[in-house]
Amino acid sequence: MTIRDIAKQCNVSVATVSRVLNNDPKGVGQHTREKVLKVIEATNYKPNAVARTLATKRARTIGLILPDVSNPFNSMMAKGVEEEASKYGYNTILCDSNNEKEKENAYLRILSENYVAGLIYNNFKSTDLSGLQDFIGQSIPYILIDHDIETHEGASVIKIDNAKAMYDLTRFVLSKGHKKIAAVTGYEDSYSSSQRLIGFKRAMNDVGVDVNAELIFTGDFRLKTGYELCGCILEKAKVTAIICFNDVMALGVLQKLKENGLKVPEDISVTGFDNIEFADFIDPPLTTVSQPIYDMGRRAAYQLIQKLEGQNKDIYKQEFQHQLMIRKSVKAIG
Amino acid sequence: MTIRDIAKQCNVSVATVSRVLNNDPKGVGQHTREKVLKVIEATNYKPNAVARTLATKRARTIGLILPDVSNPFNSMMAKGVEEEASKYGYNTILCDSNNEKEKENAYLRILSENYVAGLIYNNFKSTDLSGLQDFIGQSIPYILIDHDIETHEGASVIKIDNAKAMYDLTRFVLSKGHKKIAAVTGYEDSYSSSQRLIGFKRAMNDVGVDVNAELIFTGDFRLKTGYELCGCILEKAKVTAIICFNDVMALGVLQKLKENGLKVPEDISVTGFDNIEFADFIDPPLTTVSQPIYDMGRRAAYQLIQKLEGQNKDIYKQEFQHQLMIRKSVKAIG
DNA sequence: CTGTTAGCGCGTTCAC
DNA sequence: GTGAACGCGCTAACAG
Repeated sequence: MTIRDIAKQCNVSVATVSRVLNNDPKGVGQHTREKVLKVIEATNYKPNAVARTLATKRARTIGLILPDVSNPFNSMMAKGVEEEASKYGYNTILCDSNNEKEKENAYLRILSENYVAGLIYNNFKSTDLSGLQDFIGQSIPYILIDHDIETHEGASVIKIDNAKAMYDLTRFVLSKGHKKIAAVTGYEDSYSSSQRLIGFKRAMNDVGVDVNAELIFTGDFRLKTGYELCGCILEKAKVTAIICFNDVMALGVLQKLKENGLKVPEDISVTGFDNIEFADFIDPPLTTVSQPIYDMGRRAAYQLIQKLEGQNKDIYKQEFQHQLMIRKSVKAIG
Repeated sequence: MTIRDIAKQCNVSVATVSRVLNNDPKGVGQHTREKVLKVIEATNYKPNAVARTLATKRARTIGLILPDVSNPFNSMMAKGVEEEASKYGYNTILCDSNNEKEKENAYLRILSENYVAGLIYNNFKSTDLSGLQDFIGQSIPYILIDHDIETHEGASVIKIDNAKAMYDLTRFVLSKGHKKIAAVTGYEDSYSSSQRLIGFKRAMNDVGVDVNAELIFTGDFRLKTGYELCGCILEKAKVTAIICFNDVMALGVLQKLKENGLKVPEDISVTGFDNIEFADFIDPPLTTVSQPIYDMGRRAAYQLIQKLEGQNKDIYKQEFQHQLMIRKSVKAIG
């Protein structure tokens, strides 16, 4: 069943069918339109997506690049993007870069070859967006998650105020009397991580606690690394609190602590970041910062589609609100 | 940069270029082939995926249908599929059916329209595969996750022995002296859930404990439902253990229990199923059954690609091994 | 308002 | 061994 079959059945040309298919307002008479529509309905005809893509050089597909779907933060975001996109008839092709620049670039290329309409991009390793140049060149709209608004002036960005969020969290920990605090960060060149680090330091400074560079451990947002870094921390210094730059690493830290017979928060306090769905269920319930990640995903998709469909091509920048989630992993001390 | 450009630069026809591109063994001279290859290399030319798909009616893409990516069981599986597929140059398009038959069918159609090469399919609602008929009709290979090997004779299936796994788990709980046990299942017409139910009942029977139909609560594998059903359980009967048919529902149960001031496992024992990454971190560490889900995802992708690329088109059935994970959510009683 | 026709980029007969 | 030409299904000028 092709456009030609429909045309034949209606005694019109393929062009006409194409016009009603694409809701071309001008150029189709009321009567003809209805006739064609009826046949389309009756035959349950659907235009071939691939042929259409080849002709228009634009697919009804948006690409979603993520560093790791198995991280709940990411999968929840994927869910948001997918749900919103499908509402508007867009498919989303999920690309798990596994946090590797090469794989990411490979995907970028594939997406571009497949004429994706737009891109939603997130990584947690780098602020370097050189891989996106092709996209920028082809003027394919894209939206960045958790990237620097200032640096990427021309880009649309969705994020929270990471620095402020970590500032709030750190102040909370500080307010509980902690002074010897270790930080387990993400990649050094990750935007969100570096922002969180800024917030962390600022909070320390504001209450007059020295930040000891030795107590800042560079991680990568992965569970296993939280586990390993916690080992380093325990060897290196006696801290009363460990601030992890995401929940998943906090889980790793918790595990190591447990193995070493340390109790949280009695012996040591721990915090996370993201407020993944499970943060409230772990032992102890994790004090963390909530990001409205599902909504951010939906919004990203929505805004991208707005750009695609016309009206508002403006650059879109939005900072969502974070929220401090105080649970039981931090204890007040001396 | 198209195939025509390459042809021009090589002073050959597009047909020849096409042949070397597709590794057509016959019909290209050694010398010509090398010449073409060199130019392809030099220009970094990549054939257009969309045009190729239109011409061959087959895309280098596999579809992955999942009921809910935000469920760690699913996202881990997605990760496995994606990683394996990308090794072989296949993209995977992720389709979150949100557990809705309509959305699933819509996706199936989209995939088919986009000429996906193959499909990996999972749901947790139904054993009804009617939506796949089109695929079967088009003889697009597909692999089922967690479906009935006997019923779907002609289909390739990857799963664990759900009945046996739940049997083992239930026997363990029984061995701890529990007799009044509630079950929180998945959808009634879910294959994996019904299998687990069989295993559950068999274990009860084998040790001579009556299974009380009133104590079997039909759920849907979602956290919230675990939470709600736990409320029903507490109202209805005094049980000493709750066996949940997946980890996520166990989390919901745990939350409700906590809210009601009940301690696990002191006041009541709870088990899960799947052994999601977080099962070991929650409070208390969850006794559950481990499925090698990441490997299952990889294997599914691998086998699908085998079918696609030729050699072995046989039906593939594999049962992976499960493993009982005894942690701390079950207490020995009286 | 409607139809004709030329691509989109590649694969694939069928001649040479 | 190699090339010319047509077709995949649709869109987009350009005519009429």
